[in-house]
Amino acid sequence: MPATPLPEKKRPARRTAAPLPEAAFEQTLVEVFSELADLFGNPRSHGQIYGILFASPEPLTMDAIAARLRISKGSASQGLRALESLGAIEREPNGRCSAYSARLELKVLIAGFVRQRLLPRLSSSQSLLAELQPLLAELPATRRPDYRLRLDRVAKWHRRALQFLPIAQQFLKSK
Amino acid sequence: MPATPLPEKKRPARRTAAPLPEAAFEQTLVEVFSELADLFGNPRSHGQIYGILFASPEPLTMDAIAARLRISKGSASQGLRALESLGAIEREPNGRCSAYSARLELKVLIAGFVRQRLLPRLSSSQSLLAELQPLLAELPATRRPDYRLRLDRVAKWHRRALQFLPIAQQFLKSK
DNA sequence: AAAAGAGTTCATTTTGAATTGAACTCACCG
DNA sequence: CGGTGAGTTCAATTCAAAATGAACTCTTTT
Repeated sequence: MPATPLPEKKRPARRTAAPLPEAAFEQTLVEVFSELADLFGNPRSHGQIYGILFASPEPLTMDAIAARLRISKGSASQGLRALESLGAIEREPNGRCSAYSARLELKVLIAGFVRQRLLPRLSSSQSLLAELQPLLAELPATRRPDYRLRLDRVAKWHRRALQFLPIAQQFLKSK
Repeated sequence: MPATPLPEKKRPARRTAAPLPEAAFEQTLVEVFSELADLFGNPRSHGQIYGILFASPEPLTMDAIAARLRISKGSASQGLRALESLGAIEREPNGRCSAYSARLELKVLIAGFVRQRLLPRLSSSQSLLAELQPLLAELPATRRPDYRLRLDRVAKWHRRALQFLPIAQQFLKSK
C-alpha cells in the first residue's frame, strides 16, 4: 500500500465527489480512537496510531503509518512502542522491516491500561496513605474520629477498586 | 480556620521537628487525589481541591482553599464549579460566603465521570461509526468482509461498554 | 445607596507534555 | 566489508491546556 497521506479535514467542498470509502474508514477510526485515548489521559497520537491499525485489513509499516498520519518517525516509533507494551498492537518482524497490526479485542486494551497505569498508581497511593495511619494517634482526641473516618474511606476505595478489577476483566473477556 | 498555606515540599530539613499531623493529612490526600485526577485525564488542580476538601473535617471557603493550595482565586473558582457539576463536592451557602465539602462516596465520582465524560464521547463516536455502515457496500468485495469485521468489533465494544456501566455502578454503590 | 467582599469571567501568560528532527545504532544485503 | 535503510534516542521546539490576575458582577451589610 502506497502510503498516501490522509486527506486534510476540509470544509464540505463537493459532497458528490465520493471519497474513497477506505479513506473514510481510516479517518473515522483514527478520530474515534484518538478521542478514546484522550479520554483516559493518553496522548492522542497513540490513539491515532491504534486507530489506523484497527482500520487496516493488512499490517502496516512504521513509515506507512507516519506518512498517513503526517507525524514524524520519532512520534511513530514512540507511539508504536507504547502501544506494543500495552499489548494493544502486534509487531510482525519481516526481514529488515517489521509491520504492525492492531489487536482487536477490547480486553487487551483494558488489561494493559490496568497493568501499566492503574495498578502502579493504586499501590503508590496506598503506601502514601499507610504512612498516615500512625499519625492518627497524634491528633487531638476531638478530631481523631473524623480524620479516621476519612482515612478509612479512601482505604475502602482502594479495596473496592482492587476487588473490582477482576470482575471487570471477566465481564469484558468474552470475544 | 486561618488558611495558612501548606508547607512547601522541602528537602528533609529537620526530621525530628514533627510537623502538624493535620498538615500531613492534607498534603498526602492532595497528592493522592491529584494523581487520581491526572490518571483519568482531569486537571491536577481539580484533584488537589477535592483532596484538600476530602481531608478537611469542616467545610472550607474558596479563599481558604486557594490560600492553602497556593492557587489563584480564578483557578479555585473554576475547579470548584467543575467538581460541583461532577457531583463530587457540595456547596453550602452561608450568608455572603459559601463553604465547600467533599462527598466521600466513590460512587458519586464514578457516576459523574461516566455522565460527563464517558457517555457523551461514547455516543458521539457511535454516530460517527454509524455513518460508516452504508459505505461498506461501496468497497471491493474482497475487502468487504474484512472491513465489516472491524466495524462490528468497535460496535461490540460500544455495546459492551454500555452494558457494563450499570453493573459497575451497582458494584461500587454499597456505602 | 454606598462600601465591602465573595465569586465569576476571560484575555493573557505559563507550563509541561507531546512532537519534531537530526544524529545515532544496528541488522541486513550486495 | 561498506552501504542502505529501518528503527531509536533525546535535546530542542511547539502547542494546547491550565493557571493567572485584573476587571467585573452581584449580594450583603451598614
